[in-house]
Amino acid sequence: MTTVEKIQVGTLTTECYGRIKDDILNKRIRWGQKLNVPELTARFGISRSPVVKAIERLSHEGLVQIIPNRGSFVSAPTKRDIVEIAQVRIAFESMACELAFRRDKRALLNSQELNERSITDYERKQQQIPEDVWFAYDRNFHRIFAEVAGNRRLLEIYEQVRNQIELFRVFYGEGDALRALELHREILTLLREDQLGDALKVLRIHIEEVCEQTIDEFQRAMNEMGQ
Amino acid sequence: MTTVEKIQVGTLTTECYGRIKDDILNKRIRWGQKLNVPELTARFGISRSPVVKAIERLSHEGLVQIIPNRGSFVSAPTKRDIVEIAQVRIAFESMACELAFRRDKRALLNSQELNERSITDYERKQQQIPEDVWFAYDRNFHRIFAEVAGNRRLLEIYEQVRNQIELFRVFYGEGDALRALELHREILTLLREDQLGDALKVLRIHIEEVCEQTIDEFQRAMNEMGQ
DNA sequence: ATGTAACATATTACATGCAATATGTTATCA
DNA sequence: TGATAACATATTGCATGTAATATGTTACAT
Repeated sequence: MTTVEKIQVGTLTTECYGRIKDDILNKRIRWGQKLNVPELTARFGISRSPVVKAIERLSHEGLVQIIPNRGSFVSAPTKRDIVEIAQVRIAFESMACELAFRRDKRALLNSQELNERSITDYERKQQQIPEDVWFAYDRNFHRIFAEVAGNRRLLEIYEQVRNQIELFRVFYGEGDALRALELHREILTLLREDQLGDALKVLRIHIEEVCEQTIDEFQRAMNEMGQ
Repeated sequence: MTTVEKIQVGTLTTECYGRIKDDILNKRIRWGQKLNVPELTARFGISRSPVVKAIERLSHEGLVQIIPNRGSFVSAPTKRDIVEIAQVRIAFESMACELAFRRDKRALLNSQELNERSITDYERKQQQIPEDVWFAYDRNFHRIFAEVAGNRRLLEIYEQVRNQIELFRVFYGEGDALRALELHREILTLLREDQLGDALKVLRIHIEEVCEQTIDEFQRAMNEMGQ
């Protein structure tokens, strides 16, 4: 009963998964780089099983690409991937927004207002919003729709897509964030006024804009690498 | 251990996966029933590894539910699941339809016309459409949108959702099929006339109707079981 | 009865060995 | 030079052993 030492928070697989994922998202492992299983087992001092399982999980999430008989590689997203994901997002987030609004408008708006407080402080002091604060806020903004919608499958898909978004979000600048914030607020205002249709239109525009910005950033980064 | 027949077309995992899946979809294994790993390894004469992997794959597809430390069970869909899936379908099939139409209207309509031929023969002869022919046609009708849309992620999600649809499609009657066919044709006619918006509305109605019919069937089946 | 302690059973996560297979490289021949 | 054959290497799929852990059950005391 006294579980003093056995603080096995997670499993080796989970540990390993988290570590690799973190390395990927924080660009410690670059796009296209190979995930060498024997090397990882050595580094972590564990056997193949948990490493392989972790990689399989990452592959499911789209962060890693397993090429049969060649090995596993960190996904190198293309322009096409960015567009595909944006389209998927528009489809699902629109549905999530609609469902959430219809199911519990109040809960939806309350959650959104609560989330927004994380950034209003910085605005009041006219400070620039820290990167991680912005990321957390943004993730939540989109997540809340899926949560309030009450559709577990929608939420699951959102989580999955989100990972891939993080992957190629090199970081979109202060200007982009401000613009996004503007549209976020517009969406909420429209919802508050029961203008669901218009809110959905703005949501779509917002995602399309983010998509374009990401493509721009992406291509700029690719050019820098190329030269 | 005389493994005489070494003609493994695929792998044991795939074989095992297909077999269990087939058993589930054809109701040879009932909802909620436990998938006993030791028993399956004995029946198939293989080791745990491929069986466990197969079950994991099925769990990912939503056909099997893995309850930690209890075992794996064939998913027993609830009314809520049916509704959730319908919502997901509306979201991404609408998007697929829109993208496919915008990307290559001609290819989309051609594929659909080709697919429809599989059933027009029966209509001409005023014969009832065989169950499996209808299923294949219906699967294709919805699949084609995702295919022509040119978004691999959308197609992937479609495949996944489709499996779950099959799971609780006990079979919807001749009348339901005729009604569905009617709406399918209406959708195509509207697309032919460039009425995308209206086509999307009908698509939505169609999926909602199927959802309701499925729920009716489902509840009837549950009542029969209960008495 | 009701809560708990002791025990039997099943599931997991992990480690490892191994053979079949695919890939890449190098050597060889027309 | 270009095709091919031989070889080294890495990946895969599968089998199996095992310890830790969770679950269910039965026996016992209150």
